[in-house]
Amino acid sequence: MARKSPIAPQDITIFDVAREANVSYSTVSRVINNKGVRADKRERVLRAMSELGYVANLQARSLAGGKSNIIGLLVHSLTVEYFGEIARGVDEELAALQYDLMLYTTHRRKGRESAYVTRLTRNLVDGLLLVLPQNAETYLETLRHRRFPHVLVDHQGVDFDVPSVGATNWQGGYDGTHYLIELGHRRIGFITGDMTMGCARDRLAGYQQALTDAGIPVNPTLICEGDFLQPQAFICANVLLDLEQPPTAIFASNDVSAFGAMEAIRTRGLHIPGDVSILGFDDTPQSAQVHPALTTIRQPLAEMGRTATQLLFTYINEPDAPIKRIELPTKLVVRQSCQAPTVSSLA
Amino acid sequence: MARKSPIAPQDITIFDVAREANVSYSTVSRVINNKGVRADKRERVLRAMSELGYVANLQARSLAGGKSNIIGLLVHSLTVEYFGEIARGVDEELAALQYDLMLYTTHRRKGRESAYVTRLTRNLVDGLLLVLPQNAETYLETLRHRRFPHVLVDHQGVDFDVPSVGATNWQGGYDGTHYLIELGHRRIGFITGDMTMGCARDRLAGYQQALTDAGIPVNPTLICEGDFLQPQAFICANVLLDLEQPPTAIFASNDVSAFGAMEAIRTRGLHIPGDVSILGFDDTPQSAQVHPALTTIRQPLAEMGRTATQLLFTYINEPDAPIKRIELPTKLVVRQSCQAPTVSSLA
DNA sequence: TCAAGATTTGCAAGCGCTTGCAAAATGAGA
DNA sequence: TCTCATTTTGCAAGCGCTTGCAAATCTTGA
Repeated sequence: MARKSPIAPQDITIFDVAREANVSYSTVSRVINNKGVRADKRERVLRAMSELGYVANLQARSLAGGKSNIIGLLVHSLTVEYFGEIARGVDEELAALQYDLMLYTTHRRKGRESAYVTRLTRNLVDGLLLVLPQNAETYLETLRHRRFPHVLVDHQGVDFDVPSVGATNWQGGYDGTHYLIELGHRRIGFITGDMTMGCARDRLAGYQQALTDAGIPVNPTLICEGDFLQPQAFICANVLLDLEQPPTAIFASNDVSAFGAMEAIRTRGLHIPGDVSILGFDDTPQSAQVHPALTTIRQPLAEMGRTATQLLFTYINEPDAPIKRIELPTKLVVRQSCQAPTVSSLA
Repeated sequence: MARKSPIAPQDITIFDVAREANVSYSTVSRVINNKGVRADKRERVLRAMSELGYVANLQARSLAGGKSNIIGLLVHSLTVEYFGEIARGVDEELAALQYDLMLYTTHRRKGRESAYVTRLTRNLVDGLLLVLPQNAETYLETLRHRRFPHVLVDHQGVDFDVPSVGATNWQGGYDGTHYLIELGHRRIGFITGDMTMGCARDRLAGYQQALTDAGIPVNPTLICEGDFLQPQAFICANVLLDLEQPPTAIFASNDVSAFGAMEAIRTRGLHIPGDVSILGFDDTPQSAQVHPALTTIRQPLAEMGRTATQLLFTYINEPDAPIKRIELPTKLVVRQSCQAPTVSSLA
């Protein structure tokens, strides 16, 4: 009696559906898997499934068919807005594909990623998304060798080809700097990201090239090494502002750094953008919520997540698809934190 | 030949281990599951497992044994630091328990949660953690009825008992207000959270009680309804600051709101805490990184995640354990955003 | 040393599904 | 209308594991 509660379609299997639809259980399976089944039977099966409230048992499908309909997502941390945005994109795409998401964070131990990779690829997931992976070399080789579907998000710097999705960091650095130059700035400070990462290096390179192209010499004292985090950016901004000839604009390598710089500026009683313009990078949700709203180089984070997921699925479906690196375009988002340098700021 | 690559311990099953250890496959299974096995055999099996690089197939275990060693985590959004922190706690605890985490975000569709719950509880996960669930009533009943292990994190307001972990929101509101009063503030503005949530109401109630206990009348004009988000808090702070008698301190119902208020204050050229003190709630990582560093009521978010996970496991292991609500203590974290009101601010 | 109980072990069945194979049903061409 | 090629269908096996049951082994006390 406790069995067939309408609230709990507990134990309904393909056999139940088959009986109800008056077909064999393999026909039900074929309907589920979209194999050739005559239209009328398919109808009957579908109806029976919904009437009974059938829900496939993923474990069983996976065990029998070798597909789990789960993909793994490896990130460092969830508390960083940046990761959250990417995860959001992944999640959206997955929902559309009827896949589930297994989440792993690795912020604790260093070697953890490797262990997870082994675990996951063994079974459990059909593919792996690695967001900004650290010491990836150790397991990337394994993944490739096993021909296990995987895509890196926002990663650069491995010497061999690896499927990945990123943004046009160099171009973003270039465009941002160019924008500042067009506004009339000549002394443009730059707070770098964590320079062990390719994206940080590319952004800096874009900045330098834009200056050069505009005939402005690259001044190393205007470049301060940050780490993508707020406290260090705060320090950097102070260093830049303490310069004998402080910059009239500061280009931070990510939004979080920009926030740090904004605080430093305001702590000194200076105004944004009146005294100093601030330009960020990322366009995390918060950047539109601060005051003044942050002008920034938009990295389509959620879309990167989505694109990476799609790419992953091409590998899941055709393991021999060529290794691709997709770069999504960055874009300048003008808000309120930049303006032409004022006479006083130039003084 | 491609088979037994040392890099890819692909198809090693308990049968392989059994052969290697010269025992029956069920003995291997028993070793894995910590059932009684004689010490020497257990030794042999363990050795064989590590030599062969055996990794259990979770799908199979789950299918056969009814346990998946996965728990589900349902959150709205990942981009909010708050959720990330809780997830971190969950994740840490899970890692220790050798469990995996299936992540579901529900920020898109409203009714999505219900659908997920059905899906998940069908098989797939052994338990469910629901963080700040919205229209929980719809499926909470189902979960309870099926006796499916679940714990809510930071939730209140359902009329029947439900296993949950939260923080002492009322006390936090009380303590924060008390602290401000002790500093000498009399006109203390309050920016509420989303008042549909129990935690927001409790914090407000704590604030009111603290005022009352101190003999300070509760002034409704000093209370402005926010929604836990930065833009609305910015607006609220401006409303409060526009008052004929503006507050000398503002207590925001979460850190994000506090950031919004800080911006509003600074946009007016006022200083924190010189002109206005700011007190937050949550103690998200960012609150220590802003300037001045935010004094706030710490909610042990990660620990709430950990505790909820532990509680969930008691239900997984003993389905009849009594329904508990655990409240973790909040704590005042003094940083730099509050001070005694100055003569000028009182003017 | 032996019997009786306690423990450990092995076998087989089965979890819910996919899929190769062969049989049945269908369609086309003559 | 009948045959042959084609599609659809059903059966059985098996994915890797857990677990009840009965047989084998060990332990203990007399």
